[in-house]
Amino acid sequence: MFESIKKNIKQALLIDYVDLEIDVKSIQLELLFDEKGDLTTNICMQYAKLLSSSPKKIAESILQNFKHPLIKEIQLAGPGFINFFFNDDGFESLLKFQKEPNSQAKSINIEFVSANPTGPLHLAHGRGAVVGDVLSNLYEFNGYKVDREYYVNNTGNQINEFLSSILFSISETHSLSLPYQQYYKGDYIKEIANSCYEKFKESINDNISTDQKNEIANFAIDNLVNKSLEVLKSSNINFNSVIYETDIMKKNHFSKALSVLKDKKLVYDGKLKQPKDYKKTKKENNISIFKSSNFGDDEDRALTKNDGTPTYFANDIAYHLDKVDRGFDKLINIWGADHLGYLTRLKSALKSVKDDIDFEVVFCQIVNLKRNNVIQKLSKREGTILELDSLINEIGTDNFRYFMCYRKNDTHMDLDIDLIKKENKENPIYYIQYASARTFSVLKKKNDIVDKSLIWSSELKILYKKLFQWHDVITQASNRNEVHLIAHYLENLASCFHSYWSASKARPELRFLDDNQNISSHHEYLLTRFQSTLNDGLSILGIKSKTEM
RNA sequence: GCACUCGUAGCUCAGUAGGAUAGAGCACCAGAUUCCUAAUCUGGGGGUCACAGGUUCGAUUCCUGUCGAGUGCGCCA
Repeated sequence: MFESIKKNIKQALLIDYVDLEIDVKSIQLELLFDEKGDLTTNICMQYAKLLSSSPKKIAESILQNFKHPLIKEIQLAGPGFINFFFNDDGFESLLKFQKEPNSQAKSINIEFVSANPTGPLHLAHGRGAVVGDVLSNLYEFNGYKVDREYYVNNTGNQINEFLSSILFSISETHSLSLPYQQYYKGDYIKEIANSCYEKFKESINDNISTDQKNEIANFAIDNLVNKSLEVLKSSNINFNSVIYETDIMKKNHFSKALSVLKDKKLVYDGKLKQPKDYKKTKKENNISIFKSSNFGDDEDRALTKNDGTPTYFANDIAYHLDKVDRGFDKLINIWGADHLGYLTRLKSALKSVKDDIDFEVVFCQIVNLKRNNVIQKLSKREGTILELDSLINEIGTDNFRYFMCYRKNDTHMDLDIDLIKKENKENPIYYIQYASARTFSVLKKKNDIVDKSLIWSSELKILYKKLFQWHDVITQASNRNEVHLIAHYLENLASCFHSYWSASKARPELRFLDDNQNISSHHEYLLTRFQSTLNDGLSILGIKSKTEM
């Protein structure tokens, strides 16, 4: 419909400007939601320079020559905008528009949460979890085949320290005086330590074999990972695959990647300046270094450690190449703000190995918790860490999901616990669900469907235009990986509906049901269309729409 | 110090591939309701879009600088 209007704009222009070369796609035609009109284009201002003419003169030409069966009036406005007004057919055709099914089903891997398996999930993970899940829903809605992935970094020092902390706890509880240090604290360590002791008490002594240690560590890691997955599952966040770093390492992707990078002269053997707090092996071995400074990184980055083992960076390259091997067309990672500086190095390394890789990262900024109007600084040291589990229990799944994705993902956010818990009109979810409930109420009470034409009040026009906008919203949300657009649209859509509803208080002829509780076929279609749009939007957010309050 | 993200109403935040009078919710003020659920609606006050330059028909949006906030800056993961 927009296309045919654009085509007619072009034709109108060509009458006075015969030589003008103009691509229909370049014509911007946007919906208006106020009394200025229904559609607008700025084409006259765009082409003023090229045609060496004033916008208003060009506009006059269009005004004179433009015709379209769905447009009843066009006006010149402001500095050179052309505004269009729909006729009744024009408005009705807005809801005839149907989304075309996506024929080329692409596959996409979305990796999110991927928390270190050394502690329970907390607030910061919550935002990434919801954004990742909602983004997955969105891509699925758009016809993609989505794989939701959770990655477990079960190697490295952190695991040694984790295990040491568990053994320390066991030693303390059972007065065994084993030689282990405490790195991680907290009740969860004690709990895991107890489970480990129950299972492995036979072999826990002064001299635990390496194999036994690995077994204990793996048991403890699985314990934590499963607990985290359970917490997420309780909010309907589920994963298709859980991938362990150790399994990826076995596949040898890294050595292949290394040789590609070496061929491209992007890797050299050498030394980097000694890192801070460098107390471990002081060997002066050369290490493999990736020239990430070629790609705008601050400095080159180590791929191997002094003892020859791969760094986290190296394993991460391998992990992402494994995703490519598994045949995904597109990769998206959800990362916390603490990884901002890490993107350049990983992306440039991946592009260097495989230049056609479609790899994007969505960053989730810090979430502050606000209680009693005071922002609480959450820190492990202060003991003010809030486990995700208890947050969700406190505010409920729907609130958790909604409030974690109604702000743009890459800006800081204050989560006002007191406001969320109010569960009244200040809470947007209730506002949206109330609109849904109203539609169900009408359809439940209706008697017969009658043939009666619509009265095009300004509120109804806006509601039609808003419903039409849904397709643009999901397109833009997935193009930009911004899920908050959906939440905002739903609030907006609900608001348009409530306005129309209330307008009928003053004008009873606008009501859905007449005196005999009959409904017009147009109204019935409008209501079901509204319901399905609301329902689509809410299910992308992972929230159930209500049929009654 | 360097890099990235950001600075919009009293508060929490949208918006900006450069466009008309910069929006919403909350708070505040004034109204609406025999009615399909008042968990709603309508109207009002409230802004130097941090500041200063630049680019042009036009800048909150792009560029540069300044100030302020946050995050990151390991051969940790």
